[in-house]
Amino acid sequence: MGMTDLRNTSDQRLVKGARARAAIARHATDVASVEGLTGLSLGRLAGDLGLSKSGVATLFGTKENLQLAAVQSAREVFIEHVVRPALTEPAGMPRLQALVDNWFDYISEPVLPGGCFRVATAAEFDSRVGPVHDALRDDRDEWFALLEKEIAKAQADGHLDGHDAHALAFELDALVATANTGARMGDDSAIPTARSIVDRLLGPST
Amino acid sequence: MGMTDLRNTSDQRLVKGARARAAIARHATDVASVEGLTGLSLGRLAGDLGLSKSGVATLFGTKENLQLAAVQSAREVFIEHVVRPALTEPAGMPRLQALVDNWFDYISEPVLPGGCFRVATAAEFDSRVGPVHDALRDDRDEWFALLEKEIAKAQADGHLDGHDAHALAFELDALVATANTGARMGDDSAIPTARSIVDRLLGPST
DNA sequence: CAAAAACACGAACGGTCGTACGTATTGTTT
DNA sequence: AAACAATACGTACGACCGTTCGTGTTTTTG
Repeated sequence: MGMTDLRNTSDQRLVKGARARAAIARHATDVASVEGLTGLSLGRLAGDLGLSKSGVATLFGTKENLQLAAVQSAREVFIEHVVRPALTEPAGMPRLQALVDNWFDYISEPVLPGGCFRVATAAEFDSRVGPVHDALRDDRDEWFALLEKEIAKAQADGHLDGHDAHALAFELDALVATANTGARMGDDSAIPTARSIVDRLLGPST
Repeated sequence: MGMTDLRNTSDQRLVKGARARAAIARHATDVASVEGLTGLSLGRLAGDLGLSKSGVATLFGTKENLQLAAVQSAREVFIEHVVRPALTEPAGMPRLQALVDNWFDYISEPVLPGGCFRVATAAEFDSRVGPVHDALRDDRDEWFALLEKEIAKAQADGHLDGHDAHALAFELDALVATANTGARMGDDSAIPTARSIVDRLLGPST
C-alpha cells in the first residue's frame, strides 16, 4: 500500500489553477484581438469572467505574464483552426493549399472577435522591446518556418517552379495579413482580391 | 479709412493656437507610431513638450480630437516624404516607381520612430468603431486611390500588362506593410524580400 | 488525517488617466 | 484704449490601472 509512485505529480497539483489560467488567457485573446495586448486589464477580465481582480492578479502575478499567456493561447487557437485540420493532408502542395484555405476561412469568419491575433499584435509590439515582443517574434518565426517547410516539400514534388520558398512564404503572409486588416477596415474587396492573387501564385505554376 | 476689408480674419486669429496644435499633433504622431493612438496621453505629450496637461487639453478638447489630429499630421508627413517627391516624375510608370522607392525608403530609415504610421494604426483600430477608425479608413482609401490611378496611367502607356490595377495596388501595399512590420520585428530579410518581389511585379512585364 | 501548498478574495496603496472649472495672460479686433 | 476671444495654467475630481497585503478557503501532498 502507499504505492504513491507517481512522479510528475506537479502537473496534477496545478490542474485547478492551470484550468483557470487557461480560461482567463483564452478570454484575454478575445479581448486583445480587439483592444490590443496593451488594452488588456486585470479588472476588465475579472469582471467579464465573474472573478475578483486580485484573484486574476494572483494567478498571473504580473500583467506582462498575462500578455504572454494570451499570446500562447492565441497560438493554440490558430493551430487548432488553421494548422491541425491541414495536417490530414499529405505534406507538400496539398497541405500548403489546406493551410491557406483554412487561414482565409479563419479571417473571413473570425474565430476571435478582432480577427487574426498575430496581425493585430505584431503591429502593436513591433517597435517595443521585452518578452512580449520576443514571444510574438518567435510565433511569427514558427509560422514562417512551417510555411517554408511545406513550400519546400511542394517544390521537391515539382510544384511552384521558379519561386523562392522564403519569398513565397513572405508573400502569402503579406497578402492574408493585409486582407485581414483591409476587411476589418471596411474594404469588402480585400479578401477576394487577396484570395485571387494567392490562387494565381499557387495555381497554374510554370 | 477703416478699410478693414479682410474677410477671413478667423484664420489669422487662430495662427498661434494652430501652430501649437500642429506641433503637438506632430509629436503625437511620433509617440503613436510606437505606442499606438490609444497609447497617447495628454500628460505624456505635455511633459515631452514642456507644456501643461490642461493646456494641451484646452487646445484639443478631447483625446479623440488629439488622435484625429495625429492621423492628419501623419498623413502630411507621409505625403511630404513619399508622395510629394514623386510628383516630380511624370504620371504613370515613372511616378509609380518613385512612389514605391520612396515608400521603401520611408520604412527602411523611418521618419517616425515606430515606422509606418498607417500600418501601426490600421491594425490597432480596424476592429473599433468611431471617428478615428473612419479617419484611418479614409486615409487608406486615399492612398489606394492614388496607387490605382498611377497604375492605370502606366497601363494606358503600355506597362503592367495583364495586371488588375486594384489587385496590384493591394499587393504593393501588402508587401510594403508586411515588410515594415517584419523589419521592426527583427527580420532583416523582410525589406529585401519585399523589395525583390515588388521589383519583379513592376519590372519586366509581359 | 494532518501539513502544506495553491487558490481566491476584499481592501487598500500610489499612480496615471481624461475631463472640467476658474483664472490669469496673451493676442487680435473694433 | 477698450473689448474680446483664444491661449495657457494650476487645481481638482472621479475612474481605472497594476500591484501588494492579510485572510479565509480549497485542493493537493505526505
